[in-house]
Amino acid sequence: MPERFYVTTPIYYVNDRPHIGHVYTTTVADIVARYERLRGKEVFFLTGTDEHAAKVVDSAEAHDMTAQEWADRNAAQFQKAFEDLGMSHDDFIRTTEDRHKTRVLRYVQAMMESGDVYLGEYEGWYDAGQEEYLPENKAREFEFKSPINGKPLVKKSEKNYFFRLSGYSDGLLAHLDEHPDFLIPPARKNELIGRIEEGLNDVPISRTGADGWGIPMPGDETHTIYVWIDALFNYLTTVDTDDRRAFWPCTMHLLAKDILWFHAAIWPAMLMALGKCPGYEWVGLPGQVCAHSFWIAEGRKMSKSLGNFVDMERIQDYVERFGVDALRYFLAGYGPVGASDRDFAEARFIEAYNKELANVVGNGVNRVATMVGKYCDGTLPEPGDPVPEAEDLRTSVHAAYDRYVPAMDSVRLDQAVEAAVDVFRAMDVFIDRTQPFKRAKDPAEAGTVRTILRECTEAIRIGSTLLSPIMPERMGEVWRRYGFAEPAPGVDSMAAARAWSQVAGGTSVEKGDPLFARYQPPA
RNA sequence: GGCGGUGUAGCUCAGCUGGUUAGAGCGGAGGAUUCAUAAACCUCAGGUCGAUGGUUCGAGUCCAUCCACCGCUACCA
Repeated sequence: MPERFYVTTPIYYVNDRPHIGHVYTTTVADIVARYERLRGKEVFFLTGTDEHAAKVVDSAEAHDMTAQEWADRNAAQFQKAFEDLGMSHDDFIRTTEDRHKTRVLRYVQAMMESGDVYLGEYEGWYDAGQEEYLPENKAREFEFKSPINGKPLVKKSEKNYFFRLSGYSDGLLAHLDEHPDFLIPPARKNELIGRIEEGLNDVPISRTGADGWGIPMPGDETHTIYVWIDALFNYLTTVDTDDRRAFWPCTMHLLAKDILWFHAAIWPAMLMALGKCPGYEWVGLPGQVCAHSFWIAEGRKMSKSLGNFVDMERIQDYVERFGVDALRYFLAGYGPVGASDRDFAEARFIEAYNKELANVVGNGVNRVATMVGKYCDGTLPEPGDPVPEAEDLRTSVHAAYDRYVPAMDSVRLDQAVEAAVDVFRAMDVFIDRTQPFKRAKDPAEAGTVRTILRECTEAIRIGSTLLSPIMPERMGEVWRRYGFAEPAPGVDSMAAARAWSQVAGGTSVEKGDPLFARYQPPA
C-alpha cells in the first residue's frame, strides 16, 4: 500500500482573472505533487474555484448573466489556464457543485448539533465589497469607508450563526507545539502563535440576504453559510467519498500569506470541532500549512490601481519566449516560497534562464551528447579505463542529491533547484578537469574517454531526475535523447535514482536541438 | 504602542549553536581553450558586515540603545 499524499491549492475566487499569484501557488503544488509521485506515493492534487461570494451575483448582473453562468465562464478560465500550463491536478472542485454543497450542509449540521455552531448576535461595520465585517475600531480607522474600495461601510446588526473559535485556542496552541512543522515558514508560525495568544473571538459564519446564492444554513433558509467557511470545506468535501476518504487528513495546504489566518487557525479549529461529531471521527487535522509570500512586479507591488498584475497574457508571453518549463523553473527557483516577497522581473528571469538553464543544464546535456556522437559514434559506450576524478564527481553529485531531497521535503524549492543545478555544474567541472576532448585525440586514451562519458551520463540521469518535477517536459526530453527509463508509478524512483551505474551501454544518444536556447534580448 | 523580522562587495544574497587573512552568484576587466547554445574554463572585488555602546582572550555571529524598511497586531485621534 503506497503512502498517500494529498496536496491542495486554495480554491480561487471566481471573480478574479487568473494571474501570477494563482499560477504560482498552483505551480508549487504541481511541483510538490510530481515530486511525491516520483517518491512512489499515491498523490491527490486538488485545485478549484470559490464561487459563492455575493459579488459574483453583482458581476453576473453587470454582465447580464445569471450568477451560475458567470461562475461557469470564469471557472473555465482558471481551468484553461491550468490546462495550458500543464498542471497535473487530479480534480478541480467548484463550490457550486452538488458534491460540495451537500457535504458542507452535513458538516455544518453536525457542528450545530454539537454546539460548536450557534445562533448569536453580531453588530459591526459591514464592507459589502469585501463581504466582511470590520470591528468598530478598525472601521473608525478607515473613516467608515472600505479600506479596499473606499465605499461607505454599513452599520449592521444581525443574528448570525457563530463558530465557537474561542473554545479552540488551547487546542490550536497545543497542536502547533506538538507539530513544529504544521505551519511553514517558521516566521509565519510565530505570527500565528502571537495572534492566538492574544485571544480568540467566535467567528460569524453566516450572513443574510444572499438571494439564493450560496449554501443555506441547515434548518434556517434565511441565513447563508459565509463564503469563507463554505470555501474552506472544499478540501474535505472533495475527498469525502468512499474511494478518496483515505486521502484525509490532507498532507499539505499551499496558500499565500494573506489567507493564513483562515487556514492555520479557523480551519484547523473547525476540523477539531467536526472531528468530535458522531460519524466524523476520521476527520483529523492537515499535516502542514505552507504559506508563501507575494510576487511583486518589476519592483512594484501589484495592485488594481496600478494595473500591473502579471496576468495570463504576460505569462503566455514568457511561455512563448522561454517555454513552460523555464517559467516553472523561475517560479520555483526565484519565487517567494519563504517569508519575504520576490520580484517578478524580466531581467531576473532572463538571467536565471541564460545562466542556469541555457549555460549549465542545457549546455551540459548538449556537450555530453555531442562528445558521445563524435567519439563513440553516438552510442553510449561501455565503461573503459578508470578515471580518478570520477570519484569527485560522484561525491559532488551525491552531495547535491542529499541537499535536494530535504529541500524538497520542506518545500524549499529555491534550495532544491540550486542543488539540482549543482549536479550539472559538477559535471561541467569534471569535464573541464578530465578533458575528454583532448584525450580523444590520443588512441591510448580511448578507454578513459569512454569512462568519462559514462560518468557524465550518470550525472545527467540523476540531475534530470531531480529537475523533473520542476521541468517535466524538458527533462522527459533528456530521458528520451539519452534512452533513460521513465520513472514508474508506485515506486520510489527518486530514491532509486541516487545509485550510480544504472545506465546500460549500447543505447544511442541523440543530440537534438538545444534544450534551452540561449535568449538574446532584442538589442 | 506591542511582538517578530530584515539591514553583509555595484546588484541578488550565503554566513548554524561567537574563533585562522568575511564568502557565492550575477554584472565588470584580463587571460586560456575548443567538446558544447559567441557559451562553458581560469584569474581579478581590498566591502566602516545599518549606527553607537557593551560582554569576551576574541563578534556580521551574543547584549543594550538608536536609525531605516517589512510583517502580524493593538490603541488613540
